Amino acid sequence: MVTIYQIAKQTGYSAATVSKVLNNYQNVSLKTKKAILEAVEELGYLPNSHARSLTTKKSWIIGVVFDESQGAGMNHPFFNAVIESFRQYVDAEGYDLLFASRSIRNKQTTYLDYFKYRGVDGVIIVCSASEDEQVRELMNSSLPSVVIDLPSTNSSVVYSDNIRGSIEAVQYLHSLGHRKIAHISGQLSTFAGKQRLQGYMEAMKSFQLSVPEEYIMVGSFLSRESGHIAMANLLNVTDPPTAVYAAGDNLAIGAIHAIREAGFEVPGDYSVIGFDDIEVSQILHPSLTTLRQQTELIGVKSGELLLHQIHAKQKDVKSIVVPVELMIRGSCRSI
Amino acid sequence: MVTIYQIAKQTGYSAATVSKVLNNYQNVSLKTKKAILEAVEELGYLPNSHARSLTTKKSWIIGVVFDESQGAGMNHPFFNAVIESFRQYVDAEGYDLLFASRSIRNKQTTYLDYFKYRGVDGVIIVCSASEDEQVRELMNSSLPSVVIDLPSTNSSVVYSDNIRGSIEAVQYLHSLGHRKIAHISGQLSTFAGKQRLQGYMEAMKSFQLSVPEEYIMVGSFLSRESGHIAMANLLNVTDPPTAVYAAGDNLAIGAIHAIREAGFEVPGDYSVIGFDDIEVSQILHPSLTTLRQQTELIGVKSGELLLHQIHAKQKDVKSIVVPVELMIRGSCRSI
DNA sequence: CAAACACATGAAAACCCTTACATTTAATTG
DNA sequence: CAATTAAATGTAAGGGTTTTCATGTGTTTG
Repeated sequence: MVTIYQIAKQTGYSAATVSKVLNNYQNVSLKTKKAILEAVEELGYLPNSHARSLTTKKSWIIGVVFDESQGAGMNHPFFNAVIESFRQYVDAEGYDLLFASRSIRNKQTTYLDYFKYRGVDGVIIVCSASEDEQVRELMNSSLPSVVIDLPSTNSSVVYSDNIRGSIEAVQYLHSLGHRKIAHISGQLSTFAGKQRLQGYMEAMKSFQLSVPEEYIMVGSFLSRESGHIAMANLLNVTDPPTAVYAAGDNLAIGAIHAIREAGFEVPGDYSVIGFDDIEVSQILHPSLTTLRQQTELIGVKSGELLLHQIHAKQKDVKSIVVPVELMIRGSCRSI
Repeated sequence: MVTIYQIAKQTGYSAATVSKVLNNYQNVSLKTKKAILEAVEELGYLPNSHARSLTTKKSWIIGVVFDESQGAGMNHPFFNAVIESFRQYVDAEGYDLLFASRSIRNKQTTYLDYFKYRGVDGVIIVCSASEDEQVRELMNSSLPSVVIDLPSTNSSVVYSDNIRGSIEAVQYLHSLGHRKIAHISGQLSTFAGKQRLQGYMEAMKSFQLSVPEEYIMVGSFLSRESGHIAMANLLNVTDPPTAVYAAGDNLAIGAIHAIREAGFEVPGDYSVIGFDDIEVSQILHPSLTTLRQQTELIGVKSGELLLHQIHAKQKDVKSIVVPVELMIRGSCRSI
């Protein structure tokens, strides 16, 4: 491995001067700069990030926590899209992404310890299970952080305007003439799940629509199966709804299956609206009317929030709420 | 930051001894071990990975190259599933994943230089564009590597048995009575695209079925749109096929759309078979008959191949071909 | 009981880089 | 031309760890 000293030796300058050239210090003559750069080229010198980070205490690495409690890891479509957008943003600024394990050299640790060990400059948490103690510890630490889809007063956060989205969903169904509108929620252990339910309740109330207890079914975001089950139940209540607002596209898709299975049609017999706008939503038959989460924007905003903290060398606790967009497609019909 | 020296000071031992305790050396008495471990606990000591890697030349980091030429980044469903499985495997062995940028401190570099700079222990390349000069350079380097879906005699590789899969696809359609079978290929710049086309040709030949030139349409794996266009063309040839083997599920989905758009039905009028078994394939109507790539197995095998090289401290060039599975669903019908 | 040994510990160098400060050299000023 | 200032370069310490080798202590052996 060729080091700064070999460059120094070859050119006759000191290691310090070489370092200065490499780091674009101003007080170095053009002549020496040229000579050193030539030697760098000739010997194929590359800096060593470990040595660099050791002295500078800056790693140019951002840690990533993916929620694994839901078992999706990198396959989670929403978080995935967000993280890709985030990656592109921070990459342009020179930062790389390190995916956390919870072990140091095979020894179990916490996220926080792990990231301290790795010396990351900040972390992004894409994780929907708010009760995770380790995640909370991370958010509360002094490490710059940004969290997707979780509320916190101890960390910067970015999330979609779930409540507004729910209201728009109900409003839209209402505008189509629906009055009996049920809700299939996401896990109520998640922030998004709770907020979307809350928005639904508010909207129903504002229209003075009644919400029979059995109109609210609890599902699980990633599971089409739970949407299926929820809808099957909804079809069996004494006074079934004419429209269903599902808190996630997967739930909506499951619901549509259940409706079909029962011999009904979407949107003929039941209107269904989702949330997320995952990729498949457009290609389904009928295509899914849904509330689009602006994953790209969420990623970029998260990047801004995090890099700002890193550059200011100070943790910050802003929050950004990103608007959602109603995507009108084929799964709802006026009554 | 609490260091090894503070532990040393607190306990009265030397830094060397502390280090030995931390690294489970045998020649250290139980008494001192206990004392040191207590101090570690008390002071909340954490090792510093940069310092450690600097001396040991081992980072416990695996670099990841995602093919960005296709613009999907982390959203690519196939690669994504593979990398998640890979991550789980190597995580269990104590390795973390670093996603590469192509810049060092904002200066443009090659992948290889970047990874050398970061001092990664090995790399995994999930990338389908075989012409990328930088990727080639990386594969040919002495850095342990494993590549998904690319052939190479200079790197370990793992890929699905594309040829066999194509043959099974054609065989299956043949067994249903189809004789006029077209192919919508992936990019022929990709290994998978080429192989699947080759397998199709071989199979057609073995059944002594003719392949009119216009039965082969070139598409692009990630693009449903190109499947759509390809199929639209196929519908307009003088003697249209009765079945289509698409080299990717997205292509198949696009094709199905085109068929519907033209007023026909799947599988009623045309049978369509895909490749990949991406998540949506099951939930489409009709559900898509396809060749399943065993993403999880591919990830695990890649992990094995790479870690073996890392542990042996020697680059190795094995290849593993993972079988595919025919998933019979609803998009094909006998004639 | 001296000699040989095993065992536990420590001193110090090495890993590669950055940076505050000192020093030298060149340029400017009165 | 001496004196002051600015610019260029070098010295050396420091960052946190590992590891080789030496040293010291206690144990076994002949």
